[in-house]
Amino acid sequence: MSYPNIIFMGSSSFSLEILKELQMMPVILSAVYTQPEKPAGRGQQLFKNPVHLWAEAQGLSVYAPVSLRIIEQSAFCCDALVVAAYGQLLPSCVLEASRYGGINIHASLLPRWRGAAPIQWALLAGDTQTGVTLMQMDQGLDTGAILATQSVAIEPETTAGKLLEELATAGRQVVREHLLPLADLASKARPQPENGAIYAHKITSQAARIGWEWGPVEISRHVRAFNPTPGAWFLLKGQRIKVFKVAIMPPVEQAPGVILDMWLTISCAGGAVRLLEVQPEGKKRMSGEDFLRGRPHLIGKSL
RNA sequence: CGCGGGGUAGAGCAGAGGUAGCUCGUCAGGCUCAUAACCUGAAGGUCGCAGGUUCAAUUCCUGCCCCCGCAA
Repeated sequence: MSYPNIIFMGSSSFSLEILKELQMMPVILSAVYTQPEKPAGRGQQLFKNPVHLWAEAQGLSVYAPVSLRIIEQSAFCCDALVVAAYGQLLPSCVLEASRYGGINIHASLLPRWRGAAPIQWALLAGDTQTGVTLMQMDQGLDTGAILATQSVAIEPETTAGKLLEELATAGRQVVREHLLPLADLASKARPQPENGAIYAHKITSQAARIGWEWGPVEISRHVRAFNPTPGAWFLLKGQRIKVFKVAIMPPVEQAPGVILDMWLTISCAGGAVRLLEVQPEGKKRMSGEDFLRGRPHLIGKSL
């Protein structure tokens, strides 16, 4: 009786949780593939992603190729390729090199929110439930047959950061309970319904900008979807102010975008929101109240 | 050397080569039916660290530490 030979591919903190789970399972992790280190942060220093760092520390074989296409197909010979937020589409020749193909853990209940940013989009859309899907990979983007799912409720206060943690936990559970034995996967596979397929395209920091012409609920979702990164924001005198937490307030007779009181309550379409936690450029996070202490003249002004 | 902002009172911000200031908060007292109101008073700061220039540096110069935004 021998353990199945598995190659892992992943690059994010979500991926790392899955990798940690795999390491506790009766499998052989013969290689870890991840995105190459790249210049990041102040000073443009090279940074390795969390999967890279952890896998190295564990003494696993880590590869961070710019592209999988430049690698010999034989390198991917294994029993299964387990993929979680790797960051690159896998060429079909890579998928075909493993005995049971590619198994992906995706952070949504497919076919809803296929693609790069399922967590943010679930929050933006106001979904009350999301989850993780274990799926058989095919050539499309998150279009393969579903093997197992685990749902996670989205509470009214849930932020992207918190949801990511919860989904990682759910992801570990799904992998633990459904990945093995590999030989049984084929019988579990059920094709995704085409009905309800939506793509969750990448989020840019531009998209994280708040519009005061939106309703309070919409603004609240927006802030939670981009907390902690990249951070919802608005412009004040040319300076970017990030917003990490808001509370919905009763409607007021005011045009949208006016600072109403000393607690940084701002009018918006059909209501108002109080900015409970903000961060100006070059400053630490602070309460809306603290923010206004140094700028009392702003009360009553329009943004 | 990717670009940039910053470290001054509990908080947020000014400031200028020579008594360190503003708003808020805090504490004490007063007024008020009431307060996120108002009045009076008080406490609270080695101006990030180390050098240098100077009669004099928190301010100018240099180095360092720390925090943060963009971009990727």
